[in-house]
Amino acid sequence: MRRKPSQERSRQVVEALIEATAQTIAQRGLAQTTTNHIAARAGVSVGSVYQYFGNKEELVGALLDKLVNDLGQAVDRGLPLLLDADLRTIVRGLLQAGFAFVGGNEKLYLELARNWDQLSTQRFLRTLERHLQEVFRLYALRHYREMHIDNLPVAVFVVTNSMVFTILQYLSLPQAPCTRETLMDELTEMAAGYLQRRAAATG
Amino acid sequence: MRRKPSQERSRQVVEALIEATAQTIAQRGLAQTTTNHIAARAGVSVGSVYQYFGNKEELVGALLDKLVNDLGQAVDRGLPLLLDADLRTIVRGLLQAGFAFVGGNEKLYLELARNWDQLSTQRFLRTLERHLQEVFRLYALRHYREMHIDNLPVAVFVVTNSMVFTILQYLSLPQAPCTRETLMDELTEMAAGYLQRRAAATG
DNA sequence: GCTTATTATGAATACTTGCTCACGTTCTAC
DNA sequence: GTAGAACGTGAGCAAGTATTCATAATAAGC
Repeated sequence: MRRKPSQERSRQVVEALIEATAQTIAQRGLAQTTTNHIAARAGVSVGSVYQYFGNKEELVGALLDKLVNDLGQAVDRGLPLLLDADLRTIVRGLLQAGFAFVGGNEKLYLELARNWDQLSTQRFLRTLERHLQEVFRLYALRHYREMHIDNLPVAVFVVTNSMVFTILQYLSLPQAPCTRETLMDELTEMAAGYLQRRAAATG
Repeated sequence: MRRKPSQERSRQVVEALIEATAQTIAQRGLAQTTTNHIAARAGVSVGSVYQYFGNKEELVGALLDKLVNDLGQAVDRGLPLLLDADLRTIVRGLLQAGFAFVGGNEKLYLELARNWDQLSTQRFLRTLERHLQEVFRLYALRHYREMHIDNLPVAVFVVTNSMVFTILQYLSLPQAPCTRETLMDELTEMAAGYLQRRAAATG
């Protein structure tokens, strides 16, 4: 951030810019999102963008920061409710929560996912992986005193990426090959079965 | 293709352009690949690009066509060798084949994957899914007379996307969280376990 | 009210890139 | 050999876009 806003009005401009970035990306796609579009939608002039952000990338980065933060909060809120259940229920619950999280801004997330190679998007996945590792570590501790999933980071890496990208593919398909429920059933079957066996094999 | 090449030299130009497209994308990334770069690398002038391709997209499309074709051939060649084995071996073999296929042009495939939303890239996945559906249909027929995997298209959709994108993520990670062998072990465990169970449940 | 710091403006700049077209070259058919 | 078709060239055009900067408006401090 190039200049730190000190007055209230400028703080509102910064907020409006980030919000406008989200809306513009959702509506026009990242590639078609120009600084002029963002400024127009935020109701300010282009110059103001460069008062607070060194360049377009920093602006998108700020949006990403906000979303990563939202994600962390969402996981932390839903987490305690799940830990008493069995693995299948947990996985199902996480998938449900995932759909719910994306639900409000489907277009935005889809569009960001289309650019998953840009470094900032990766923070999203890493954050998710960290949180899920914690979930399964707690699960293992709570359910079987001595159980642990061997090489948990790798297991979580595999499951997380499989779930996330399969869902994204599903969402971007022009016509769905199955209902959302069916997809979640199948993903639950695959992920829970895998984790269960991975735990049983070593615990 | 705007003009159909009738002489040998023009056919060579078309081939050189497609090859140059692949190399340029691998080296500079799709976004940074310009028609001028491609023409320069192919040793012709920009104008020649537009003799044979209506626009940049058509040129990339032609490259995709070639790669989809390669993929189909690779699967068909490796297929007969696998069908006698058990599910785990088949899945492991397919993963191995997948890595081998990508192996030569890792950068190119990674870069194309980074743009998986563009329609042409999707043909890749659909083709792969079609072939894999065939594999598992044959497997079911051969091993258990009456076995079938319920809702095979969805199962294959889930497995294919999970494998492909997890591998791509793995390949684009700055530092790998595990060896390639470990990753394949885990993916095999997840996919084969899932398919086995799905078959057992209905067969 | 006056001064200074902060914030807002948007036309102009600088740069990139897909694509064209008028012209030159090579091939083919007769 | 020569006419006409196919092919190749590359400077330049058109369109778009990130970024700057001189200027103006607004707020804060006194």
